[in-house]
Amino acid sequence: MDLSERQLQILQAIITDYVENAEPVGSRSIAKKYDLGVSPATIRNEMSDLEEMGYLTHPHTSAGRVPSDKAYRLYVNDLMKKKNLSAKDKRMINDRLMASRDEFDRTIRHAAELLSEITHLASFAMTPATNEETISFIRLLPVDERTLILMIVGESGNVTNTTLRLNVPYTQEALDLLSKNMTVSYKGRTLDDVLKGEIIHDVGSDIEALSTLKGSVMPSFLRTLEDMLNVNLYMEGMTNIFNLPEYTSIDRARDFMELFARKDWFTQKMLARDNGVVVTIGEENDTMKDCTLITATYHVDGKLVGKIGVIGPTRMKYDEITSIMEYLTNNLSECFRLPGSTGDGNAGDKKQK
Amino acid sequence: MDLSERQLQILQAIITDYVENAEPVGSRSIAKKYDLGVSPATIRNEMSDLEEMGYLTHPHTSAGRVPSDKAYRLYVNDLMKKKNLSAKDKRMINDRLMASRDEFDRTIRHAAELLSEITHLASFAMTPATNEETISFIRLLPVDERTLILMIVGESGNVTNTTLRLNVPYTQEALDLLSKNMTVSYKGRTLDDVLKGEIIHDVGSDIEALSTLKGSVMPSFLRTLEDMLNVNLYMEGMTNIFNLPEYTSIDRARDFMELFARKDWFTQKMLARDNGVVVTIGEENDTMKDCTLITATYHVDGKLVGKIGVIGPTRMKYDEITSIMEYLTNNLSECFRLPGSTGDGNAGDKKQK
DNA sequence: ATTAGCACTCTCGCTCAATGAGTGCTAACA
DNA sequence: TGTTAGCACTCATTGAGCGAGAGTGCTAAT
Repeated sequence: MDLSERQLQILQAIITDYVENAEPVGSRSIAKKYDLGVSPATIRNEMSDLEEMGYLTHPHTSAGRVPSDKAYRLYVNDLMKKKNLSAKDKRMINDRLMASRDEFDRTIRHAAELLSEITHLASFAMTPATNEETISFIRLLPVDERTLILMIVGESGNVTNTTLRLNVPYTQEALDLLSKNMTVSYKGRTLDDVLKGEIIHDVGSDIEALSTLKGSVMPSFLRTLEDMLNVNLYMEGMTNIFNLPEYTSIDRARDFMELFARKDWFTQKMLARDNGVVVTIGEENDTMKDCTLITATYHVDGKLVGKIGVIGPTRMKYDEITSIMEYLTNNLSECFRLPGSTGDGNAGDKKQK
Repeated sequence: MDLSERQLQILQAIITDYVENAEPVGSRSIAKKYDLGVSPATIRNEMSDLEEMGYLTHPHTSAGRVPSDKAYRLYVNDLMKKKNLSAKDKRMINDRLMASRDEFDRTIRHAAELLSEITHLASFAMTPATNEETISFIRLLPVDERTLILMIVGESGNVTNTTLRLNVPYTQEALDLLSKNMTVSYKGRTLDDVLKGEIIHDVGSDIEALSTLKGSVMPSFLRTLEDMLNVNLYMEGMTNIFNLPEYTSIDRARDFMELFARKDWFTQKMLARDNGVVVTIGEENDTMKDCTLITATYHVDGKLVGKIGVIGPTRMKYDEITSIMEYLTNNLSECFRLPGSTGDGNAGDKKQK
């Protein structure tokens, strides 16, 4: 059963008002602020119907109405219009992303910062999942007679390295040979494939020295691959939520913060979400049933997919925030497009001791 | 003017009790719980004197006494005794650190985790500052005709790399030559020296190809060096403080969390602290005047110095916590001692896209 | 010097009533 | 038949008032 035009208007007014003021909204204030040409009494009747249909709730008998998750869902699907970003916000996004465009991880972190600054909510940004990343080459470099660096380079410029210390000295010859053999074996394979062991790990061991070296290197190789699969997660603006009326209770604030303390768990959750702009409201989330989560995806090199997101109470400016995220992810994807004449694909930092 | 033996006993009893229960402690409960052989009235008199001397405060007329920062300082300096860790805690520390000993950054993160789990406070751990790290060699590796990897290796096994994309193709010959030249120029120099420009950047440009390549690589080289200087900061157990009575007010909790949102600022603050176990109590801190901060240092390879720390309200178990930190840093230093026959010095992860 | 006794202070939790915002219903109206 | 005015009713919130309890500070006795 569909809602009448007037009911939609009233619902929209209630949502707008509630999102703005965070207080249950009464019939009288709707009638006054938004002139719908009807009296408070009429609005009351409609509100009563809307409540019966599940779009509104009542904190207690004599309070105004509050939109339900269902109302927000309707709003997001049908009612809201795309917003244009302010020139200031656009400029801020452009400037900040450009400033660090040649350092991948930093750009991602800036994206998270921008998101929380503009929305005044908690935000995050993740580097792309690299399951589908393919290996370009593998190189072993000498440091001293027992120490060497294992370096794995992906097709999209992704680089990981580990320092290994061996029990016995190695020869330069063995090192070069193993580098070559491993590259031949694994070039073009995805990280996932290699880790799932679908490829025979026997990279050949013609000579004695090579065989022992291989034995030392392979475990680290696999562990380093795993490490390459990890996405980096940057979170920003967690403390923004303290300014919101829904988090004045210590318990709610604690619950909220604890969500983000479990970074690994959180990362997995976010990776599992669909691509594009995705909004999940309140009960639609399996955890954080009183939050809304909005995620969006950006592309690197047209292939790898990373995510950014915003988390806040269900009461949020859906129209503005989704517009911002769309703009931001478009810009990010632009930054990370490979073939462009302007430099890109350059890279974060990875250090190790 | 020194405190009498009895005053010290009473002060200690008050601190112990307050640290345990977080409530102002009265003369009667001291007399009952700790038998000092004197009546509440006597204790009251002594407490009054202690208050006059600044060791105790009074939240209001008819409440018990609360130890002041000065009291905690006296306790830390003179009164407290080293605690032995429980066998369980020791085992936990050993196991957890050993499990990841060959992955540096993960070990550091585990240290922070352990610290917050055992103390039930907020904790952090930082990778060592690398100002004094010296360069071992520099290597440029080809990816495709315009893409290359710049790799900087430090003497202590520290590795950083960046992917560069050039506007013009390069030759393998130029690449090798530049690698060699740069290594010759910078080998043995500390990162700080190179960045401060005390070394002439002219690495020679005999041939045309080399000269243009150099022009593209040098800016990234310097930026990558800067990046190598950054320490990684891992924070754990931030939400633990929500369980403490001093943070039931949203405002205090917010202030606390905001401290840690400013990671760069926080890192600088921590780097500036002295080595060894350092305790700063309440007003002794320039920010966080109602917190106590305890930091301790571990060593890598006997040279580089990293920090771990605990942050909580001034009411904390100083004796236990300092003992735990001592034990933990000793263990960490042990893990990272270079020459040991057991593998170490192995390495974190650094990825980049 | 120590202690018992006692008046005094201040917080905390409770109840109670007033306030006010907002509803739901009924009856009048167009 | 849909809309509106009017009014009784509900319920959260606020602040005042009161009693209980914990703890001190002072005085006088030991």
